[in-house]
Amino acid sequence: MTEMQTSPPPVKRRGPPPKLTREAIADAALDLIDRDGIRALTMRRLALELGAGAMTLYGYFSDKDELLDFALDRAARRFDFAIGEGPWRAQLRELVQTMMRALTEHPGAVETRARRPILNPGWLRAGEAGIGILLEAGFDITEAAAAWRLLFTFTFGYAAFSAAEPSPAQQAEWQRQLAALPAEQYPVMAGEATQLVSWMAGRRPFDHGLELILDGLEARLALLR
Amino acid sequence: MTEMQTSPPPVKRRGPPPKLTREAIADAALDLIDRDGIRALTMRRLALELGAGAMTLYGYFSDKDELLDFALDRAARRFDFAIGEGPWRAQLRELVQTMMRALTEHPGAVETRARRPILNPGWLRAGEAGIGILLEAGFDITEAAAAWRLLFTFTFGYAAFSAAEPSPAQQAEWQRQLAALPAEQYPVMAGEATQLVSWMAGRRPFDHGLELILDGLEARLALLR
DNA sequence: ACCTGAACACCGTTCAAGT
DNA sequence: ACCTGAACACCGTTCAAGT
Repeated sequence: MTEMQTSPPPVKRRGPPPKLTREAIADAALDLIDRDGIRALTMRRLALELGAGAMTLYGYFSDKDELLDFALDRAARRFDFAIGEGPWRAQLRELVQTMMRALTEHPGAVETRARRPILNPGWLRAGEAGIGILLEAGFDITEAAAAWRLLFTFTFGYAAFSAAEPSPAQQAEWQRQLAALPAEQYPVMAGEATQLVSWMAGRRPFDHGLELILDGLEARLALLR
Repeated sequence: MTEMQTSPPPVKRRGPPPKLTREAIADAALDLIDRDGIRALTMRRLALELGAGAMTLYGYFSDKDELLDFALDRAARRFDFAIGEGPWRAQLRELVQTMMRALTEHPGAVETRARRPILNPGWLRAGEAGIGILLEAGFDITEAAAAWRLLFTFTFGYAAFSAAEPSPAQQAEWQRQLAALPAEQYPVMAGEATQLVSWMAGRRPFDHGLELILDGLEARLALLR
């Protein structure tokens, strides 16, 4: 009962520490963010995990922002965003879902960027593919750019403003919060709390929203032709 | 030439300091965020602006997160999200644009929340109105919830992942960045840099994306009937 | 009851010095 | 050339004490 729990060693590394490069540092940063959230990513702690002094990192990145940018770019580069076969709707769906998968694997990465467009080469490759599909489908450059912006924003926004995998306890808590709202003022939210909460979690609402956007694009394309 | 610039007094207040309340503290926090960005919002500086000791704030909020939550809620409550007249499409457009206006007035507020759904009463009032419009239009609760989620996410995502009002210099810089990409790998991005950048700034791409979503909803509704 | 200075355990980054 | 300890100017928050 009073036995001490043996906590695992704080750093577990097989073999020698990886040679320090911008890439190795960014990967370690993504690891750390994914494990413990963006707030856990401090220069000191990251350096410690890499077996280096905190100041060593400044030999590779001019500051923390540059490191975060590079890490977000790198998260994108792990996916190739190749354009698949078939009609444009299926191609676009596949591409957007690949983007979402990239963000799901690095749920903290999205927190690294706010209040400015995401303009690094890794994510621009997704844009290149997406706008290419839309141009091929028959949209002009203006329509294609706006449509891509919508798809991109929905994907990043969804990753940013939703919980990745809320526990049943968390879902129950949300349901309680909604149900507790005054029913006269919030008839839908309070009355349909159960169904609404089941639609807040997971990937299903994302997929549904994506199909809605694709419906809109098909309708728009029909008008252009 | 060597004349010292007289810097303005750091705190400029007319009349006595406002009585401290949760509301007054949250308003001061929104002010501070809007002026100098989320990073400038520290408990110490906020307290200083309110003419109080840093620890005083902890008499009103249990921690900084709770204060940020309350401030984001309060930003929403400044708008009433009333449902207007006319067909559902116009009602929904108006509602979403009101949400965007609220976020535009407090560009930093959106940074306060990430990795969890936005579930405070202020923003839920917008959801109540939006889902109400969709139900009235003929969608069932599941479709309405997913559609609202899409609209909400697009709006918050757009506020989060775009620059509010990029300067011409900033736009020129982005254009340079895009044009500098290798043309073989990024034919669209590099080739159409000028047009793409003009579509990255301001509210126009948001309005366009909103219409695309509304097109999708109309197409879906036609199938349901 | 309401407020707060001092203190604690942190940050990012500069600087000057180590090898 | 590459790395880093000490130091600076900050953080959020606890605690114990003020009024």
